[in-house]
Amino acid sequence: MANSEDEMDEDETEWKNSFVDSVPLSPAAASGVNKTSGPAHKVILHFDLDCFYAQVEMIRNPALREVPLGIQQKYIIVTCNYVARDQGVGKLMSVTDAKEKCPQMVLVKGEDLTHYREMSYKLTELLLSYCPLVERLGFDENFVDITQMVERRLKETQESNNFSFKGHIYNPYSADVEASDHPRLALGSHIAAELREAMHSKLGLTGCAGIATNKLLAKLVSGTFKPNQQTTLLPENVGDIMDSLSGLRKVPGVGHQTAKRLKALGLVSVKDLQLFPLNDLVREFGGPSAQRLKNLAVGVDESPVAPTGAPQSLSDEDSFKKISSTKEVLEKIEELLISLVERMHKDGRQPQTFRLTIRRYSPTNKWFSRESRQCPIPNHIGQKITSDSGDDAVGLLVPLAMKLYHKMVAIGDAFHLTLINVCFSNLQTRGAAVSGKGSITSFFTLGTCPRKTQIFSQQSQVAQDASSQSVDTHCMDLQVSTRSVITQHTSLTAVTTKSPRSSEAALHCFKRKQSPVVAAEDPSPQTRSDPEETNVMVTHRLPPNVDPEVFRLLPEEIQKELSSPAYTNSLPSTSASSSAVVDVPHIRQIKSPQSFTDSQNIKNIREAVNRLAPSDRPTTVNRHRPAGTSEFPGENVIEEGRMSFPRSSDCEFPGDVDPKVFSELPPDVQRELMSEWKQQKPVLKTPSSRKPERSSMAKDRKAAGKGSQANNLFKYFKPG
DNA sequence: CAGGGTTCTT
DNA sequence: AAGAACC
Repeated sequence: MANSEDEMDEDETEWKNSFVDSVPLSPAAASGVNKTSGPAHKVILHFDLDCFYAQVEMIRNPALREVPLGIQQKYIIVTCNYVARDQGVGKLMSVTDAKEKCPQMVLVKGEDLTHYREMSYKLTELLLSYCPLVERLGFDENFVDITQMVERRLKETQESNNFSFKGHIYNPYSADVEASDHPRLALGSHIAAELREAMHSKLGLTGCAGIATNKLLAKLVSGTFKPNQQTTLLPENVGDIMDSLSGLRKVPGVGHQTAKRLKALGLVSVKDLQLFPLNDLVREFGGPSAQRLKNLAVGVDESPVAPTGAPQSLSDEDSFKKISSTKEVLEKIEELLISLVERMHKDGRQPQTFRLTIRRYSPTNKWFSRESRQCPIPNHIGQKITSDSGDDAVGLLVPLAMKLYHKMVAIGDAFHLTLINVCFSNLQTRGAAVSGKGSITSFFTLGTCPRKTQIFSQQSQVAQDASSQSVDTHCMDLQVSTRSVITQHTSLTAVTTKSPRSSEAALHCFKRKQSPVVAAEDPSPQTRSDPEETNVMVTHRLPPNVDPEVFRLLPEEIQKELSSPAYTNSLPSTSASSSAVVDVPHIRQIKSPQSFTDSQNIKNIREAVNRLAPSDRPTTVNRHRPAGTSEFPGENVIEEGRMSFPRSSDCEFPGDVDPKVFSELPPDVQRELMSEWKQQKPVLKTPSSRKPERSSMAKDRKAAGKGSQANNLFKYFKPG
């Protein structure tokens, strides 16, 4: 506290601001504040959903409510419902550990975030329909600045002075808590209760809320009473809650690295930091950071609730045990790009930057640490993403990604990747004057955005739409009915939620409008159009197992082609050529441009690829072909490749490779692939031959959760 | 740190 | 482009 005074002298402006919030440790400041004009203190809400992913799955399938449920990503349980927690299962527990604790636990794959992302934005929209200042923190937390709402109610309620608190109050030992001493926080607690009630009635979600005078405090206090409750923190108890933290790491804003550096200074507890001389701290962290840290330690946080708006980047990633061949990299990148482009397309904005990130395995030292390379996205490609079905874009982005990849992993090098991430950023809204961040306003303006970028646009609409409809009406049928799962009583049953495509499900509130097929088919506009149901309806009019979502995006001729028996019968199948049934993953790649674009398009693509070529090296496919690789004059081979599938015996070039895709790759990549293929000469062609190679991934890949994207390699390896 | 995001700062 | 933070 002695410090506080000193600091105030040192930096007037900073501290003026700090005290506006009524600082606990500085009585003088606290008392002085209320005299200023305007609201003496803000009222901030922090919402934190209970076991979010698990909740979403339980909404999708209410039967899961009664069983111990875990959400599985790769080898860990990222979250679980409270039934499971009662049995000792915790967040971020390994599947093995969870199995020991609770053998009967039901697992749902949670690697595909589509449904969580959707629900997350629905909640944010709901909050936005009450108050414009909403800031997201991850998928399951929101800050809301309700100061203005409170002030308004304060005026309305002025006469009837019957203030009270809803929910808990943080300090149970505090003497007499008079609500009238804290009218704003009291009103805030009522608003919090109303919003939580709205969440529940309109979206079926439960969660906790914290009510306090700044974000730091609201967040800290929200978790005091855990499932589905709310807690208000009064100014006189700020010191208590800060002291209650078990270590500096618990202070939001102090991460691992910062905690380490603080520890190096001998600071471990919050109190240590409070008492540590600011000047010494400045030496280590620099002025602004030092001040911020000191403030946090005493519960001061003047950071505003910054409206989040539409996301600034979209990314898609996958982690795995190991990827060490260029071909696998290629396949994985494409797989990721397909879904990312789809999401980007739905967003409607045009990305200006593409980034590829990898994580390499290294036993020593940094197991964490990613490397990335980024580049601008040529305009014509960006336009494809937004205007076309997006598939053309994937074809153009794959070579782009490979080039970035080889800026990190040189051609001949051995490597061992454990993660790949693709990311679009620098998202540009068409036609709208978008100022920097926080200019969410453009998303409220209907019509400024071409597509459904307006994540937050029809806020009140959404809220009303969803109201009255018990949300669980749209729980979907899992392919494995939970009932059977339960009856079987098998230990630890993995339920993979069959998300029949519709990765577009994001923002499906807007879906109907732009989905002619669905719109025409939906008999009751009142009824929620659940993505799954929608697909079911559409599906029976399509070739077996064709993803309707994808299908309807295709040009008409292609749709016809797909529907024709000629095509259906010639489709490849993974296991055996005998199988007449077409798997979704196979169909999926049909939508890729490689299979269907006309030769004119090919020309464009080639030009595009050439244009992409950085000045440093020629990427022209037909020239500068590396020595030792077979020379197939572009057009011809490509034509040949599309019309008939060249057999491996025809040339050195593997017959099961899509020449078109191949031709779009940078020459060095081509060469490497060629050399890889040469080594496994007799292998080639039959899909089964590649099985072993991907086998390590075959089961734990996203496919289960996503219901798609396995076997993209069919694009490159066609049936013999 | 796991896993799949996301934002902000350096 | 990397690091750090958050969930």
